[in-house]
Amino acid sequence: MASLRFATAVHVMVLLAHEDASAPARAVTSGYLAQSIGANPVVVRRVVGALASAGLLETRAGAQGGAWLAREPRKIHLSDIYDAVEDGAPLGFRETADTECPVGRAAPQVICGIVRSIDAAARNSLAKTTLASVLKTVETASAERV
Amino acid sequence: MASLRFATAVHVMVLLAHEDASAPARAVTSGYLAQSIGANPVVVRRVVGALASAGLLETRAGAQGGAWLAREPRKIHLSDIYDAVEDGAPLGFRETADTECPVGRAAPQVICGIVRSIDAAARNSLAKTTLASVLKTVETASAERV
DNA sequence: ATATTTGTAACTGTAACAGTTACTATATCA
DNA sequence: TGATATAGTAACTGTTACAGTTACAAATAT
Repeated sequence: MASLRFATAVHVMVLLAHEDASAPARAVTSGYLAQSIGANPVVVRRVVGALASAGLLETRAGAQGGAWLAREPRKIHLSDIYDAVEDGAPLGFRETADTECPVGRAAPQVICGIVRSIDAAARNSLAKTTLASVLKTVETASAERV
Repeated sequence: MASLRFATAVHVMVLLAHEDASAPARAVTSGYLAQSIGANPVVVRRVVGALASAGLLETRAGAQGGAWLAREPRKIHLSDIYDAVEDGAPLGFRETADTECPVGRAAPQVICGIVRSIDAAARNSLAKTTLASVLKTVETASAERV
């Protein structure tokens, strides 16, 4: 299975939005997040750390500590979350090939461009959706299966 | 580094197109492909096998054997190559979460949809480019650095 | 027949990553 | 001030994916 970091990060952000965690007083703990996600609290804290580094949320240690959103859900796009946890393109490419071959000489550069364009297409697609929109979708779907 | 299979597959297809490998009599060996790519012949044969299964090329064992394109380069799109070697979405998602939580109850399904939409965006982007077009780009870039 | 080539199995080494344990630093609150 | 709760993080394990490698059988041309 591929990396679960993006999936974990989206779940974290949706849950914070659902809990209206918008200030330190409404902080949600990594234990609570991990319980909802079905993951380990340390794994969640690692993802939360990446989201905090990207400025999407803030955290505080100690009793009554936890994480809360740094911006309103409608001002957060899925591309922000993707950028926060996925640092490189998911597909690889070789830096060099046989320079004696007319194709090998230029292929790496061209293939690098193709791989980057895939990543750009993915990000453009994610930039169209806000966290607020995803929250609404989740809440609607959740209500339907009560 | 992420998987090199897509990069390898594109290189294989471009090289076959460059060599005008369009029939058994013009078959290119895995050794020749591997040399240009800078990869191991067995690794190349595994990728070639996936491309053959997808109907993008054909192979023949034995002396004077190798691989050749099954269709014209202008009738092959990068999305065909992507589909041939990447069987699932590059990002993962969890099947289940805490059903007692209003968010955990619906999040997996919604996140699965998001991940699939990323893959769809990537494929739509790749569907716009043909092998013939990539070959031209490679040949132009190669000539420029002679 | 001989040489060439694919296909494939088996194995190695490496890297990414989720999970886990344990500990420190930080913060609240009684 | 002391007890408690919590983030942050290091260190380690187990799993999986994958590129590389060796070896060999099957297929094919000459």
